[in-house]
Amino acid sequence: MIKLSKKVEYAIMALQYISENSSKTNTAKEIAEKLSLPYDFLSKLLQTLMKKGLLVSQLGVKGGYMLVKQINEITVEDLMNALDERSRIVECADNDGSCCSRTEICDIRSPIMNLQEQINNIFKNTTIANLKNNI
Amino acid sequence: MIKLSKKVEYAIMALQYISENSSKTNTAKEIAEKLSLPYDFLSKLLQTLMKKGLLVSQLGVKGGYMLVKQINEITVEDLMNALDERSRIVECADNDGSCCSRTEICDIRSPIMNLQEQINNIFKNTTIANLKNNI
DNA sequence: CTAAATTCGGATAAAAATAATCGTATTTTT
DNA sequence: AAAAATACGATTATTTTTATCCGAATTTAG
Repeated sequence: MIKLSKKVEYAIMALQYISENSSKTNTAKEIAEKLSLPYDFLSKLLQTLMKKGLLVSQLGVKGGYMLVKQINEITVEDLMNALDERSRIVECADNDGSCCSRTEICDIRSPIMNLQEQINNIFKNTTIANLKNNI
Repeated sequence: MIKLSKKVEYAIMALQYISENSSKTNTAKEIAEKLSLPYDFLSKLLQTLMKKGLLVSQLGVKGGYMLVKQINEITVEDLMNALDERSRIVECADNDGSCCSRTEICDIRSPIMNLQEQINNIFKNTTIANLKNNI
């Protein structure tokens, strides 16, 4: 329930991989194989990141993906926004609060929103580069 | 994906309600009606909280639930532990890391665990009493 | 003693979200 | 022209979350 989706998890790994091999284009196939990730799923996900402007792609043979920004300029929040559309701890967190039948009696909305912000801050302040082991 | 479950959400409301009516036992029925929550679901949830020691129950007519601790002594983390069993942002967060086939090549476990702890801290430092509107 | 109001417990079902797969089209290089 | 890629849409499968149902046990009140 407080959990990173596989999309985000795979995307973190993929971006790190691409970053380590930034001198060339990286194919979905190669990334999937090297990281043992499901190809089709990863492939979709990379396309999404491309559409959202985090990656550029090259079509055809010799095609693949490359980074647009450095991974220390991409935050986990960026990824979640690009991939997940919603990272709201309660449904009413992304609207005016009139989403549920309990609006009138809801006693917790505003403090929950505060909690939301604290969590957002964590993801906003963590870059993909931060998420590497320093072995 | 980064979302409080309905269990936790309802539990927060229910505990606050019980706290406001702490002079008497509160039935699941009453709480469900007053807060517009689904009875059966809430009922189960209260039983769980009882088993986990956050509430005491009284059987039979005139039965119901009462708080064991004040709501400023119960954290969101307590609730999540009691209700959800898992609040790990990745699967391997609650074991030795040997859960997936990528263990050998996993380059992100330790920093992800750090992220985990930051999130845990938020829930650890937020009590049910904190989550009330100051209207 | 009986009826009613309640918690308790197990089982199951329904719905939603997440993850994965498939098929085909398009682009580019050789 | 063939091969190696990405692009895109549709669909399926799996898992998790949410909700419901039923019958049993307990306690109070009449």
